[in-house]
Amino acid sequence: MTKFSDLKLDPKVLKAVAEAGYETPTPIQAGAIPHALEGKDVLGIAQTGTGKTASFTLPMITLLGRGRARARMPRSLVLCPTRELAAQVAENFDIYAKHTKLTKALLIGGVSFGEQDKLIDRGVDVLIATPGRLLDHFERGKLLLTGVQIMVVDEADRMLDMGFIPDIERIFQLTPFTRQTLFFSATMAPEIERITNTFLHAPAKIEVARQATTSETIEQRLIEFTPTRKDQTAKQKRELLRAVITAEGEACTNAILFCNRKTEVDIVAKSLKKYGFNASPIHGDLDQRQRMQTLDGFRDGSIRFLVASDVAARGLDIPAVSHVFNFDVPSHAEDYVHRIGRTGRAGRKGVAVTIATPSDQKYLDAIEKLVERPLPRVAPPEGFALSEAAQKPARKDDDRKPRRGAEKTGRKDRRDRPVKPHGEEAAMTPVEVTKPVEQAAPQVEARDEVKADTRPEKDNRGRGDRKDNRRDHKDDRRGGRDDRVVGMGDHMPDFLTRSFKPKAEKADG
DNA sequence: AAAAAAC
Repeated sequence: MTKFSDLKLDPKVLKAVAEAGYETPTPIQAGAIPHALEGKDVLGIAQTGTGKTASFTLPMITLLGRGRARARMPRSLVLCPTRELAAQVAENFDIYAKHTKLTKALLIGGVSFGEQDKLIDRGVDVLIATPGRLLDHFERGKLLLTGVQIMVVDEADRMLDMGFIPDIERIFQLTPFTRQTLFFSATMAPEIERITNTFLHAPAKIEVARQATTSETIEQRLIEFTPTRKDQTAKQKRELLRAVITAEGEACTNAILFCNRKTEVDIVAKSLKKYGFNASPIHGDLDQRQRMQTLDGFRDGSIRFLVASDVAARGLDIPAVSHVFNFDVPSHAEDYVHRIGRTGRAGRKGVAVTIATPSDQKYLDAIEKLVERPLPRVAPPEGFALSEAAQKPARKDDDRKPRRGAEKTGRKDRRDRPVKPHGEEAAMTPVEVTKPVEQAAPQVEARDEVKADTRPEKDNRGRGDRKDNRRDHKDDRRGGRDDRVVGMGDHMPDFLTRSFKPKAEKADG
């Protein structure tokens, strides 16, 4: 069997690979690396979890090993669909390039331009970016792509889903015709096929077997649940969810809980926290600093439950998740496969529990068709019964009427927001714990008045809301162009300050 | 009925 040492990688890369504890390349790595090292274009058809990232980072580092970057002209470019994926690729470079002098910059949205500009100006070997922010830099004239020798497109099918293909085409056209292209996609949709025909030259095609969709290591379960009141579906599902998690007990070391909507992610996370579960939300409306913090916390175990939108369904490298819970049935069957694929990795056993209501039937059918087997039905945990409170609307009388003054202030009606915890000790008895919500309801208004002014930012993420709360802070938008960075500290995630530290100084010497 | 990504 091929070993990494059999591949003609730079000894410095091999050293880093060995130090990271790897000996044997995965099929996509063994297939792609030799072609990439020969300078050929590569078309890799592979899912996440197949070792795709290293299959392009290792040869890139090797190929770039000689030569030096010039100001504003990166020598290579990696495009990723989401910020987290880009950050993850960047971390990979840190690991495998640690014995080299290569420099890199991570260009993603949600963080300030300043630091990114500085790195680009200095000259970087590797640019890792999401398409939007990359083009933004380009349009501001800060970046030239004419020096790109190697371009990587990661998760192209997802780029397609997200409408990035025009951006990708444009970026292709900004790079030299002579560049080497490494292109990865999980599927070959017609549009992807067209792109590869247009921009790849005689690529070596490496296809690795689709991960068994229902991997042997994932135990799938379906809990069919009929809410007693349609308007209380979400609330009742949350109660069921708590019962399911509790029933798993110690076996559930950590878990990702998927919801279909960002608002639902927030609600479920808050609700779980309220009941004493160590949970944090992650979705695209949270600011980048928070997204990274949450992900780091989840990786290092300080967060046990990650409540997520599909931003976390694919690609993110989150090792050793014991459970995946689908609070909502995903409306795209493929997402189901991606979601449950977050568990049962690397030979470990995993459990994926999906909660379905009758209205999910259509999606369920599609999922079972895709995975080519029925999902095993299981009963709700023994002894589970909906508390009375969960069957009643949150408030009785004026429940559907807008709150007084809500329209005038333009604020969203927040009555349905979960209320802060009132004593964790209630957490074990559903009937009891739901009471505080009702009791607390009258206080909500008062609390909201305070919150509206003191909450730092963000929370009010109604998109249609024309008022920009952050106007309050007009003074910390830097007044002039002086080079002091003011008020940016909050927006600088840790990972951006990590780079090839010892070498960065010498690079422009 | 959605999520993601640029300000």
